[in-house]
Amino acid sequence: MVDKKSPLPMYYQIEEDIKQKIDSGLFIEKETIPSERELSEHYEVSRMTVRQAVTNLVNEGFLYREKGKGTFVAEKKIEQPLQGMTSFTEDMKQRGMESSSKLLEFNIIPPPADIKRKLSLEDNREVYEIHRIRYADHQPMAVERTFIPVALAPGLKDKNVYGSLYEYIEENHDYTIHKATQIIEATIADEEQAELLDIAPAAAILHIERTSLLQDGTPFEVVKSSYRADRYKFISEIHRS
Amino acid sequence: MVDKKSPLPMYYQIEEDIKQKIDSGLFIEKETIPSERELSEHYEVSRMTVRQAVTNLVNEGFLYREKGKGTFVAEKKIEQPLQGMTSFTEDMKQRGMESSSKLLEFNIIPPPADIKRKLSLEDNREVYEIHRIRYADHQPMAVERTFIPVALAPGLKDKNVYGSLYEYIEENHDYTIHKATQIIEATIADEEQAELLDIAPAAAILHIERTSLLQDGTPFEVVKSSYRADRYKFISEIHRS
DNA sequence: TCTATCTAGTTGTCTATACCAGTATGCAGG
DNA sequence: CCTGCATACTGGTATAGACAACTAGATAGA
Repeated sequence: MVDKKSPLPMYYQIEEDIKQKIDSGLFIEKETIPSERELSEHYEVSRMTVRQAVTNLVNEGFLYREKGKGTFVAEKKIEQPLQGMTSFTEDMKQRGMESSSKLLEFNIIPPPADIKRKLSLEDNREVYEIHRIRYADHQPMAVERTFIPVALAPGLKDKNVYGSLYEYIEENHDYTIHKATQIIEATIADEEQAELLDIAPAAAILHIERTSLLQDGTPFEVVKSSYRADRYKFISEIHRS
Repeated sequence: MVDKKSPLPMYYQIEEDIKQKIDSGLFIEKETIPSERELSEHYEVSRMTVRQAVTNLVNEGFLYREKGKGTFVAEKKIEQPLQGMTSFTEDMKQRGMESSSKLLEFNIIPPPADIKRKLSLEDNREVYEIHRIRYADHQPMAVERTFIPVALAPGLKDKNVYGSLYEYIEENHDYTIHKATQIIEATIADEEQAELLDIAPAAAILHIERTSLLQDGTPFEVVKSSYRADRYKFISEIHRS
């Protein structure tokens, strides 16, 4: 239930309560939930507060509204989307696989031109270049090159990059990655990739280039990943505004 | 500016006005916009109404808030995302290319097992199968197979599918596609695909399978597309909640 | 029986206000 | 000089109420 004395905001508690009622089958797919007025009586809050909770759940796709009719429970998502996922480690965890890494290179270099542009770097600013093989359940899944401005993560050492780079960064700096743009394309494995990923030359590769931005829009990193196409599919969800 | 007598809601007009001020450089990247209290005086509406406008712009990524400090203009997106885009026609338009199609097959068939499952179909329900080559600037870009339940678009004829299928559907039924899940993978062209797309056999193919849902969660269509990897890159944007 | 209207219920928009919590700045006292 | 507190800002949460727009079902009249 909800607790007026909790430090958590009421609208948040109501969101969680409604989500729980959906999960438990108390609120049923395609059927209306109680009206906003009824909910506001039930939770003993104003209608505007209930509306804030319901609006958030609508934006997250759990509910949908129809004017004059009511608010309905949306159908379950078929394939769950990657809700804000940005790291290999998290991704593999969601897929139920164990992730690990092998570090191939760890350098501090002047950025190549495309990286310099994508990270909006001034002249003379260097970047870390981290080249790794990523494993899922101990089999090669991808080769990855990560570029991060040295200025944004000073003191990063090669020993920090064996596990999740994100965990390290989020623990040691209070950055939060807010959004990322990904460009996805299909290519054919070159000899180096085939060797590192243990696949045939000319096998299919899913190439993903991700540019991550902090909340204020500062580019934080560029990651170029080459996934084995026989092991990896990218799942994405689109919402019409 | 904004107009109190307009039939459009005030919060929407304020959103548009703020977006326009960002575009015109009146509000500058990484700098604060006027506080909510100032905006409410300026637009002569209550602070809650301004908040509704600002909240929407924050959710869409134009602004970000910092408690105690203010509301800031987010940096421009580097690569624009595909904001709710779901159709080949719209996609090509955004990329500045002219789209066209060639119909290969138009059938009404009992659905294959995977389509039946993905469209949540009862037994004995048939689907349209529409097989097309999609061209961008008169060069082959993709081959596409679309599956739509006959019950959801009765009367669809082969002559309707030369242009944008979405436009036809939205004009003739009041469906709106609300969201879609896409599974993206890399493959190697088989002989048929190579022939249709005018590429070498064993060239890279970007395969995208999209399942589109209506607002109440009813699956509306499954589209299986095979894009020429030398011409097409998929762009996606992730937001951390 | 059919049709038009009424009515009660829903979400959509908006107001005016209040207090809380975090941030920055300036000023007083050491 | 600088430390710490007061203060005046910011956005965050919440209230209670009002009217508009839309829907569905009941009701009355032809």
